[in-house]
Amino acid sequence: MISAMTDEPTRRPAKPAGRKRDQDVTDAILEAAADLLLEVGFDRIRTQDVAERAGAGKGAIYRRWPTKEALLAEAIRTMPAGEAPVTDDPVTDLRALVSQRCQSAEAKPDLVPGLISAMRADEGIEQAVKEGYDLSYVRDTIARIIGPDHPHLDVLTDLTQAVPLMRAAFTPEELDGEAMTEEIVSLIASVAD
Amino acid sequence: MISAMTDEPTRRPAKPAGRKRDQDVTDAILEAAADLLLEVGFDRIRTQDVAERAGAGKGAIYRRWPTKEALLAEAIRTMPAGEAPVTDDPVTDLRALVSQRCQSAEAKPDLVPGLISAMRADEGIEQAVKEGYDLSYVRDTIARIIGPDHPHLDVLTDLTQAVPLMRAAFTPEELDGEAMTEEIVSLIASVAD
DNA sequence: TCGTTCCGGAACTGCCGGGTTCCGTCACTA
DNA sequence: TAGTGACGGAACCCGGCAGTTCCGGAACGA
Repeated sequence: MISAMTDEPTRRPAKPAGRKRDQDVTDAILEAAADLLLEVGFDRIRTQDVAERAGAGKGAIYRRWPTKEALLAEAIRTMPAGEAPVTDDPVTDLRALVSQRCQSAEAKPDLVPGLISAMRADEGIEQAVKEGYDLSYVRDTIARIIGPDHPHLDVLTDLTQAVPLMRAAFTPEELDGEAMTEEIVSLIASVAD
Repeated sequence: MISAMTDEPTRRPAKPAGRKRDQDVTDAILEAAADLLLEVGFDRIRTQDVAERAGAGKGAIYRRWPTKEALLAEAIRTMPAGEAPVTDDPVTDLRALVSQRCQSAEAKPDLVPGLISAMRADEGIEQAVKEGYDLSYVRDTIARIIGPDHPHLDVLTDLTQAVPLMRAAFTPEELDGEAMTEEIVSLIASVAD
């Protein structure tokens, strides 16, 4: 008897008794967290605010994630990446990609700086952020313009993200997403010559 | 009598009695704050740690600055900017400037991300950081290479700071200050053609 | 129907860290 | 030499917030 009781818990394939987790609640919490991430930035999010915006209790949060950081890491992962447009003209594709980034930096300047700051403190956040920041498609698009072996491919790829981020942080008042997009695309196109 | 007593405090030109503020203590506190800013970043600094490293008490800090943020703002301002080298060859000057930035990003990756995050929360910090981030000399140097009216002058100026910052944040393990410097300088030089 | 687990909400615990106060001592002025 | 303020150091106060617990109620399985 005793051995049977102590063996059982090791494999627990099917014993869910009681009310089930409500997926709608899970989704609402993740969405609320993602919204607040965009609105107030990482370092000003409080679990109480996430719960209230989701119409949930803090208990519902901590029943699903062990810590605030774990919740936010998953929220970051669920945040949709931009569309990856494909046309015949790589410059058109690049303009769309850069424009996405510039508009985002203009509209939500608090997001990325907070994430960068947070990823230094929490490993899970770091991993989640890095997953979301895949520049390989940008790189491929630029490669189609300037050639895959061009010596400046790496710098040009990185600056499409770095310059909007930097300007949003230091000169947010004179930020013009449209003009910045043209500046960057024009530079890359000119390198191709 | 009463009016005389109440008038006096309005102008207090010379009535310092008692022990004087020790400038060495002031300097030690600012230096300790700047050191910790470089070592642990803005958001992990505690006033207690600043006091201990300076060999001072917290009282000495709050006798001089009203808040932690005020202290750190002044500490940021006292942090020395890089040298501005001037030779006959603008490319040499640019290489020195970019190298400074790249080495800094490599050695102290926690500084700038923390500052960017902090300047969104505190006005004094924002002002102090912006004062320290004057890119006009970089811009002038690049202008000597590509011409003062070149349409890509602004982007190129900004990327000298933005790319090192970005790479330090996202790919710190594969950061090579020397190589990054050459990448950036080479790109700018190639635009001049 | 009964026991279990969920739900939202509110109250509660515990810790961390900014800022203050107090102490015995030291430096300076009158 | 008396009074005042700075000094380092330690104790202290207190507000904020992560995480927990408890409540009455609702949704499940047996």
